[in-house]
Amino acid sequence: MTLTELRYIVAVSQKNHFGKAAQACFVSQPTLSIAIKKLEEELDVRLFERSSKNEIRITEIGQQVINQAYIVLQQAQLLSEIAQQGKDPLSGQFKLGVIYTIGPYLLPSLIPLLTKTVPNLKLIIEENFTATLFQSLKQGALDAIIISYPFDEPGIETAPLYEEPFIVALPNNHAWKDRDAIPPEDLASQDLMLLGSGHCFREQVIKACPNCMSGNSELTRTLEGGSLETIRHMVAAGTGITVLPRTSVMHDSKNESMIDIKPFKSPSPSRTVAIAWRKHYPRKEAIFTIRNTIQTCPLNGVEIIH
Amino acid sequence: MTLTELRYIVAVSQKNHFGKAAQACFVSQPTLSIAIKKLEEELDVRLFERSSKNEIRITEIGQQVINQAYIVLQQAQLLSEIAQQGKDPLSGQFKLGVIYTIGPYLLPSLIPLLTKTVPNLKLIIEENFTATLFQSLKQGALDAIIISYPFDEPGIETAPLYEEPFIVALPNNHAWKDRDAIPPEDLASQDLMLLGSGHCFREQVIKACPNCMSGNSELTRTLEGGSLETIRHMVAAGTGITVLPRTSVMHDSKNESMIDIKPFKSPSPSRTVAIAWRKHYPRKEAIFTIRNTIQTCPLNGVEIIH
DNA sequence: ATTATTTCATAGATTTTTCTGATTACTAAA
DNA sequence: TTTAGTAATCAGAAAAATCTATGAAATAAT
Repeated sequence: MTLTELRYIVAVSQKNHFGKAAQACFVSQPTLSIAIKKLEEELDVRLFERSSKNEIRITEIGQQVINQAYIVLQQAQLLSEIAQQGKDPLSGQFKLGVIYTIGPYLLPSLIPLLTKTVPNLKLIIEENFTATLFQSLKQGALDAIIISYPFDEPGIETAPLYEEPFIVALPNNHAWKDRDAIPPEDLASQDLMLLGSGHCFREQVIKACPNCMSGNSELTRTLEGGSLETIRHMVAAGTGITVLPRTSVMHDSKNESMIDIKPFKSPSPSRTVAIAWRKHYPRKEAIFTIRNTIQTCPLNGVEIIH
Repeated sequence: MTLTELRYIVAVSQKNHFGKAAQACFVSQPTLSIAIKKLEEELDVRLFERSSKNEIRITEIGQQVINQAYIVLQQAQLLSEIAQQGKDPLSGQFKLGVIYTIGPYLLPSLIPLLTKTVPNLKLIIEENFTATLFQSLKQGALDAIIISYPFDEPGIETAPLYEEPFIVALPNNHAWKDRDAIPPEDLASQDLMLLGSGHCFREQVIKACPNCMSGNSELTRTLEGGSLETIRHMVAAGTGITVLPRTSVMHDSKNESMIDIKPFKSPSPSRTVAIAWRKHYPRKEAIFTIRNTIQTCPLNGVEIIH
């Protein structure tokens, strides 16, 4: 059975004439005759009662088969339409993963922008650790993830988004309150609070600030289940200082008066925020659109990487 | 788009593996790969995300297309099943036409027999004149008709059923009540009542009985809209005599005491009752089954023609 | 009766499609 | 780096679909 054959019998049922049906199907009459004969043989059923001169007659069973052929062709047509409709890579669901130390600061400005520029893209967001996001990405549960370099995995491609400097957050009564810029190595003398070990930001800070974890017991300074917001509140409470990514701090934050923000001494330690996707992911256009949109987000003090 | 291609993408979605899917479809891997590629090009949509080594991933739009492919294939399967189910020529509707002078006497015994021997055949009966039945048969509104010879039309085939003698019906106080057999030519002297001109039986009687219409005005003896039953009642009332086909009279009719039945003198005039169908009608088996069944009906005084 | 016409079936040639086996390109793992 | 596994590609063979031309059957016209 072939869709073509079904088209032929439907045409004959409409035209009541083999020749005209063949014309309507843009084939020669023998082609159509043979195709129908083949279908009749396959089904072992006579669909048409041929009588030369006079018009074709459809058998009772033939009518039933033709009715069903209509349904099959209709559903096939629907398949084409579904494909056509979903062809736009900027439509349908898009599952985006973002690491914990980026999501809360990027997404509030990104999501409204995306819903404006690509309204057909139904964004689904997941926040998690880099490792978890990567697994989901690899398995296809996510379409793209926003993470921080270094990130080099087989089968995964990445593109940088922006370079984000780190800053130091101090209680506003801290001894450094009048300093302009902090050299990273000075942190070694301080009570530095950091996120738990699942967060890549923790490792990046440790790498950037020599011996910063050398003073007190590491456990007391690590907030295993916490978030940057928790740490920020603890800084405000005077428990210690911390290092934050630049985008986590509003530029003109007057309401954060309990905390002083100090830049690192140049060259400031920083992280490269990037977007990653599977090498063979078919909707690359969606990725690039999201990347461009992110790069137009109003983010504080970051350097866009084109 | 091809049903085969749809089968291929469904197989790949089930096996998550081109090679295994190809095996399941009993084709080589390149065959399947190329077919899917062709479909993807036709739909202009990427259905699968290929990454060698690791498993195949179905794109979002691909999943929608595959779901629809399931539906198309299911409906195609249903088409096969419909054809399979309706394959039996002894099932489905069968529209049988019968002329007025046969139907009332044949059908009461035929229909129960047919429902017993071919229970799947849904019989639909129409009684009418020969000319009307023939038109319906030619147009396909009827599958077969039961008529009386002569009947020779292009594109129509016939088979005789039985030879039915004519008989004379007299009021039981008629002068001929003690005669054994009536020569046809004797009817010329009588008040003979006949059916209207649409009935072939009328012409057959006129042809068989020379000058039978010569006596009174023809109009007075012709019952234009009537039936054999009407005439029979008029015979009983003494209005005149008539000629009837043998099967219209019960063999042992004691309740017809108002009427005497006399055979014609041998060779009795008679009519050949036959069944007719379109030459190219595809369910000939049904025709022959009906013919055989008719020939086993308990009909009075007819001679079966094999 | 004969001829012409209409209509579907058939035959042979041709083109197109499909299929296969071998090979290649690519990836990931050992 | 090598090895193994996977899908894509290629070339040639097989199968199919299609076309043109012709044939057969049944009317309709002459």
